[in-house]
Amino acid sequence: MASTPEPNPQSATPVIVDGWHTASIPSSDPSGQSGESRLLEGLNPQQREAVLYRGQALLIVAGAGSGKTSVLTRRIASLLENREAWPSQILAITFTNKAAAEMRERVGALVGRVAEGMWISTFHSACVRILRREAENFGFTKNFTIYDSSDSRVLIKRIIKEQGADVLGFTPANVSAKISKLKNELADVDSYARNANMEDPNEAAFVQIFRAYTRALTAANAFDFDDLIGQTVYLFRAFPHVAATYQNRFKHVLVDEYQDTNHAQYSLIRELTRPPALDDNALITTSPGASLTVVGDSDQSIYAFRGADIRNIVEFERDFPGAKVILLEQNYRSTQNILTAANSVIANNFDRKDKKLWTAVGDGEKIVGYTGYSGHDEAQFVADEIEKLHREGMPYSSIAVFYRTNAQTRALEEIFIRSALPYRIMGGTKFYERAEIKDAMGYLVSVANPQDTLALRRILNTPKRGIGPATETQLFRFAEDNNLTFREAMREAAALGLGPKVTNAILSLSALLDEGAALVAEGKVADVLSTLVTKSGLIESLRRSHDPQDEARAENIEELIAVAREFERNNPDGELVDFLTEVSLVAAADDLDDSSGTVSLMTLHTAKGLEYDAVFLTGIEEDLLPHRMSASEPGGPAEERRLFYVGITRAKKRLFLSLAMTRAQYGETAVAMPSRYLQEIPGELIEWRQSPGMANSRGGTQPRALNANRTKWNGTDLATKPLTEKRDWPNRITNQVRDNGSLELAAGDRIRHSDFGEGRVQTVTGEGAKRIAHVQFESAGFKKLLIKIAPIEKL
DNA sequence: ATCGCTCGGGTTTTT
DNA sequence: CCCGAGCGAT
Repeated sequence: MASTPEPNPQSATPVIVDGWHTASIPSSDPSGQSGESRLLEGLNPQQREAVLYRGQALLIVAGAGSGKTSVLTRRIASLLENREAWPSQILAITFTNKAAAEMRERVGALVGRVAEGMWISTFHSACVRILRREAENFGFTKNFTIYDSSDSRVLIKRIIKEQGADVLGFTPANVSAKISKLKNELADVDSYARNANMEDPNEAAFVQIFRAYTRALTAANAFDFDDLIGQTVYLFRAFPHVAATYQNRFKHVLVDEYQDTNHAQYSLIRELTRPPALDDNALITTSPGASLTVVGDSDQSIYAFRGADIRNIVEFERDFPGAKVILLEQNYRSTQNILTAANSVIANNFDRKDKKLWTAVGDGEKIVGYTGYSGHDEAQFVADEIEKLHREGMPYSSIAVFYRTNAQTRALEEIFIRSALPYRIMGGTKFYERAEIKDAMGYLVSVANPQDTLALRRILNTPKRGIGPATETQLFRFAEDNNLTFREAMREAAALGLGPKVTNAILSLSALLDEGAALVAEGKVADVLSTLVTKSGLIESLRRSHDPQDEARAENIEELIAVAREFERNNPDGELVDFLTEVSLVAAADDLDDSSGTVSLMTLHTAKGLEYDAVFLTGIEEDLLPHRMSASEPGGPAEERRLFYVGITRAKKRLFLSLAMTRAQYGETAVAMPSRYLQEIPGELIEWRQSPGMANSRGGTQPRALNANRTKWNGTDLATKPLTEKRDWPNRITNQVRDNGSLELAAGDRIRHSDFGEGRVQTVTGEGAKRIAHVQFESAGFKKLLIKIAPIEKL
């Protein structure tokens, strides 16, 4: 059914009408024709169709790099320009906040400021927005807290301990994984308990834990990540009039990365696109429900572990009868060599619709392969090649290094620092996950949501104020016995008969939180935060500490205050809860800044949706890719292959595949085998600088860094060594903190480097701790070294 | 209540 | 290897 081009008159608020005048539509052309041809400019026939098709359901199968973002943004622009929808009637769901920001910007570039009225956000952000507005319908308040996975785990840990379930083998990790999985399937305690075999003591115990966890969340006025989606679905189903508000509002729902939606997200989309019910009998409807556009590629589904259900996209046509399907196969990103490699790899996944990416840009350069002796050797190769690319004119910001596990960053980082290579790690140990940041946030959360016992207990004795576990338990009991919240119990601390010192500590913390709450009314988030971390002594205690790391922690808190100020600037009307939401929902890829001028390091998962001129895929080894943990899981190896595919297809011009013969893990060194996926790439596409075979045999060419060390283990063939023996690698990075701060180097000096051997300094650049020596080594070639920490000595 | 020591276990990926 | 839990000393 084709939708009729009629803007809903009720939605025409003056603000939006104003917006229309600023849009770049020729006012003499109400049909929008000339605007339309502009929107279709440069698109291929399939892309055009995807922009123009009108109907209830559209699936755009978009291969990697096929220009889906262009299609999506132009489709939205076309809806707006033809006045088929007001901005407020459009809901676009993206995978990350960064993607949302980019889409908003690109739609804005096409149609002007009207774009601001649209909802373009992630599933989680959209649900928070709805929940904040509607929370009061079902026992929450609008200032609820969002628990991240570590918050959930702390809570679950406490519950397991209280119930003595640890002896049954329950751990916070496995319980929270199981609960998350259930919530992604929209199960709750009751529905789970109905089907559970309660004879089984393990099952019964789990149900108890799940129930206690659910109660604790409700009591704390908190949602965990999975609840954000699940509870929104529940809200819509339980309160049809609430659902109707949104069903009436959104006429067009667009979902990106549809292959990675889980059942809860799928259900949310179903609810949103359902025709609104006029009454509770749901018999009479006023409109056909929102039209749905989904974009995805089942070959890029990499989140099954998080409940993503590939069937959502595979069975789209069955779910939405009459749905239109459009395939985008032409790739505008990569060279043909890269695409052929990607196609060959993914073809090994059976049970998929065949899809072949092609490009008109030509073969391009060959893929480069390298096998290092160790993870550090591999990292050195990556660093050297990046330097080479950079000297040839490629900016650091268009280069990225991907890896399967976060643990792999360590070796890369050490080498990059030594090589004075500017880099940024996306995700990993995230800023907001640092203990001191969580502590500081704990104060803010305690002020925003006084019901949040978890936050209160976190800050109760941080910094140390003499309130130990015994006192904490007493307070907790007192609250339970008198039917008070933990926060209220703190105010009544005098009634507990504790020592004067402890009582005083509790009361003054309580008073500080009240002071913070009073400040919130003035709307200055950063001031509230700054007051709390100062008057609580949190910052002071870190500054006074003897631990040298604590100084950095104090600076991190200062940084958080700066983030809050930045938030105030960007959101003049932003409230405390908005700041808390923003902090809770940042994704690994969100803080990506293309203008940073640095190389980006990230996991393969984080890399999805991004593109770079040059891409390094590291650790292409068995047990890493495919990861050991995935090998036994059904569908595991196929998903790992898709992950490899995603990595390959991020590259525009150059692709480097590297692996190591041995890899350090947990301090042990283990032998690594080349990944099975490597063989799936046609051999002629890869130019091996040092192949797995060469690295094993003696006397093969030994390029770069290895020459320098070779003498030290000359004659010991790696293959003859017992595999399990622990050995010191000559180019292993020692953990000791080196400080060459006082070393003076000048052009012409000769130096010796522990890995690269002897060389001559050509120039020295930079100042103080950042002085960099540019050195020509006799056998290892040219290198840049950070003088302060490089393992070098002057000769 | 707090500090410092030892021991054991552990991350595959993330909103 | 690195972190947290658990324990004994202050």
